[in-house]
Amino acid sequence: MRADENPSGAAPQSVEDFRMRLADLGDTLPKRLQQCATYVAANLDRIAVSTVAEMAAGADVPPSAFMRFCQIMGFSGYSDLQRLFREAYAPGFPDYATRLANLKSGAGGAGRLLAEFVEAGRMSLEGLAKSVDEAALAQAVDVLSRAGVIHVVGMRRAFPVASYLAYVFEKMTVPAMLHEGAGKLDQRHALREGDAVLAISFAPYSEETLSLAADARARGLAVVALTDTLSSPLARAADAVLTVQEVDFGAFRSLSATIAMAITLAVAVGTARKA
Amino acid sequence: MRADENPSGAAPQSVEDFRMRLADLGDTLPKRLQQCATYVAANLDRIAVSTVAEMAAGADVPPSAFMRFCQIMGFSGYSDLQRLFREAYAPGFPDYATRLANLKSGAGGAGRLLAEFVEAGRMSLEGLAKSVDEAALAQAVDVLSRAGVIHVVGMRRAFPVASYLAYVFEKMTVPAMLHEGAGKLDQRHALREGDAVLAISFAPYSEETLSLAADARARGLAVVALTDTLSSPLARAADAVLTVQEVDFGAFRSLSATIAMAITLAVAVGTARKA
DNA sequence: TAGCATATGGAACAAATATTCCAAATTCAA
DNA sequence: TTGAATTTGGAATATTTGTTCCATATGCTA
Repeated sequence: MRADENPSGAAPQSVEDFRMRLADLGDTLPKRLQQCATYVAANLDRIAVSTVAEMAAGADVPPSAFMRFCQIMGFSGYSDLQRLFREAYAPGFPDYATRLANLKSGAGGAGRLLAEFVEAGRMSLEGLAKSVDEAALAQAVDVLSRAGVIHVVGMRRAFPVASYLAYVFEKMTVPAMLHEGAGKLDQRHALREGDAVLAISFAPYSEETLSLAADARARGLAVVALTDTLSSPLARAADAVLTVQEVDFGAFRSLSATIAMAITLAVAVGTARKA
Repeated sequence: MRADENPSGAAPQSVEDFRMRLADLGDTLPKRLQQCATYVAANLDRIAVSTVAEMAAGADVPPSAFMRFCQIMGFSGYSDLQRLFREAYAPGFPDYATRLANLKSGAGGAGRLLAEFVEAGRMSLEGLAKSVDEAALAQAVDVLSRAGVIHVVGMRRAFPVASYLAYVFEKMTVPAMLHEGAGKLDQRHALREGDAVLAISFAPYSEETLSLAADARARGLAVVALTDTLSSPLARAADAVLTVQEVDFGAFRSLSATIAMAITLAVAVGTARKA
């Protein structure tokens, strides 16, 4: 799309119009303008109080690209766009704390649940940042970056984490294999000399994961454990033990902290292997 | 009162401080400054989005009088005062992009990486709490709790989320089926009248997910989308669209907010179906 | 009312911000 | 690969906005 071409005439007259136009534009935009669109869609409430430079920085584009975006959207420039949002600004969008309080006190239902899970997630992340054992983390990274193939295993609640790790490893071109319990088809013959196992398990620990870790250990492979406590049965078979505590809400445990640990591990290993 | 005299030292640090200072000043102010105080008290919410000129016009005083008012209140000028209100409104804003740039140059091992991913996760959760569309969430819960079997589909980065949903649904005894792209074995014959599809996809959207959603839609099944923007191609085929933005760190995106949304959805649906 | 202190308005200046423009990079098609 | 068309980034410029300063006005006290 050429920058001097205004796809559908006049500028949006309301925030609603604006959102529709944004949706219409969809994915027809070149890269930088797409970044603007995405960032703006996620931060509509900041337009009224930010400068072009700030918005551009947020979208990670130069200011001039953001200006082009404004024009594509049908405005004469950023000031013009901003006027729309300043006029519409009824201090409607409250800040995080207020919003959370509203959600919690609200008539219940899903919004309330969400507030609780968000809060639990934040607390888990905070706890992780405070309690991380950096030595163990460094050791885990070291072990995994020397390995041939990394075998990732996790069942039940740990399976999403395992599959996420497999995905990130793949993106970073680290040789990795996801072991699924599916069909109880044992994939452990794929373990070779020099490989490593990254095992993820939380109480109640799944038998398959424990046995794969123990097996690998017995055959002299390195094992890294991602688990809930140092006294976990998984810890016994491991060369490096990473622990993550999730704050639970009701009977449910989310995965915020575990996922954060997982991506850290994957990125650190990926980086180390390239060096 | 002399204009160069600052009645009680430092500038207010919060909107609450500000109001108290305003009240303290009471009616000890000269006429023009009193006008400012009155107008400001009645229009606190406009400060963030107005220029001095506009505020001054509102208070019916010249801009210079308004500037004096700002200084009497303990600020260095209008910009200083305005910053208080802009920050109160969008806390923690300044500014992730800048920090990222700093980080890239700085050293630091895995511990540092972890801190960044934790921070990104926290910001994502905050963003979710602020931007959640409660109506869409309620609708999604409604649709899914009426469905026969819930078909969960997600590839690549969305796959961990899909598998997590399948796990939680199972724990709550909600009939659900996880569609894996694996082996390209098409499982869509499992879709039956009265079922619903819960599709998860982020840019770049995976073809399989889109086509399954479109297919289900064409056959009259309900579709709920969990995606990154309202303009996502997935949104077009859906009866309810939930959007979640993850703050990225470098080239990497975690899943904190997405997982929080997923567990909320699963628990809300599970609860609704039991009622 | 004279003399002084304070308040006021506006014009001049400074700083921040928006906007344009164009050379260089990139992408796409032949 | 070459050339045409588009996209991109940044430097130059224009505009808006914030801030200071001071001559004048106002109100108070003696």
